[in-house]
Amino acid sequence: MQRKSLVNAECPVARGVERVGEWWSILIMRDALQGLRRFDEFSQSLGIAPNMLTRRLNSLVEAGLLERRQYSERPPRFEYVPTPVGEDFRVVIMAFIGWGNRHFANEGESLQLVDRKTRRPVEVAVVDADGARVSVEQCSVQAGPAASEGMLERLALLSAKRSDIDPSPRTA
Amino acid sequence: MQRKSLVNAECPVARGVERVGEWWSILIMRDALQGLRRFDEFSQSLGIAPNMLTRRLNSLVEAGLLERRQYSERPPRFEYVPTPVGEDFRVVIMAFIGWGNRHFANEGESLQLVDRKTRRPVEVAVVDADGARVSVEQCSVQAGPAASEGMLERLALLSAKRSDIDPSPRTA
DNA sequence: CAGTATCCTGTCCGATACTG
DNA sequence: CAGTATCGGACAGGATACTG
Repeated sequence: MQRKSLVNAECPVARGVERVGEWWSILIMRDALQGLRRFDEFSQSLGIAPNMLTRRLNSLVEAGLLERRQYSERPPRFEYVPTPVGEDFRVVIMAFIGWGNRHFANEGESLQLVDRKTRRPVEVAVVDADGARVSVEQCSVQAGPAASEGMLERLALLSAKRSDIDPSPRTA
Repeated sequence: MQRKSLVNAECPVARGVERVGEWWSILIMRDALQGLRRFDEFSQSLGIAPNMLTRRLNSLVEAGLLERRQYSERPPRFEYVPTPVGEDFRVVIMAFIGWGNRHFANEGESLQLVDRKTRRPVEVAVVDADGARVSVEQCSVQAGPAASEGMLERLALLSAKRSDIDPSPRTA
């Protein structure tokens, strides 16, 4: 995804994106989740061409992550606000930020995740039902109750390579 | 990202990807982190065109997520294995899976995240330094010690829109 | 200010064919 | 088996101009 410079490359999210894929969409979501709403705000923040912004915005609306909401009758004006699904995407963004911070923060973290009240740093982690922390390497996947035939087949193949993957269980 | 069908669309990761961006890379990482190593394995699992696979694989190697390792002299054969950075990307993938499961699992989860030993379900969450869980909405960002001028400026702008964003702190 | 309309380039991606 | 070579289509993305 050789984007030319990728806006704001010091941002850990952008750093991650530079390495993994394309994603104007993710950057837009990052901004939307930080409180940006209006076309112009995105436009300024991202330096994206207006036609692309329109396209990406529309696709995010279509995807159900953003809602296009009219905030002025005349002239007709719209703002783009995260839906619950989009809001929940924050975890992914945060995981991204964490990852970027851990591996591409050359001279220290440029952006920190914090509890907004206590101002203490937080991080994204894996926990079990009791809230106990589980190390990432400790994790695996298994078929859920709605696993299709294809999924089961796939997991069966994987279990041949990774002994810790159990292809069978579909119970909740 | 209208990919034609997006391989294995029942997979929550793929579901997420369908909505957010492009990302053969992410799908490749998903597979690599599930134990796939060889060109042919990726090729079969993803149904990706071989030239694209080569490109994506190379770019992931370049990005430092995968290591190209020779496992046979004659004939020369290579395998692609996650580096520590790539390994750590697992959290992001998991966050994705969780998100997909929560919002795009129409008839129940098709893939579950579990502790590989206990087989009990796990999830990706935000925790503070004490390991206490923090709700996602409770989170915000602030400038870290390595924040550049541009980043500080950006955060200053954001703090005008989101009262919970504090533009100033750069201390660890 | 909040976009739409055009045009252009790059490249993502698929399909297919070929090689040691 | 593990790719490389080549071709073509679609669209991402950039630049710019225009509109109410």
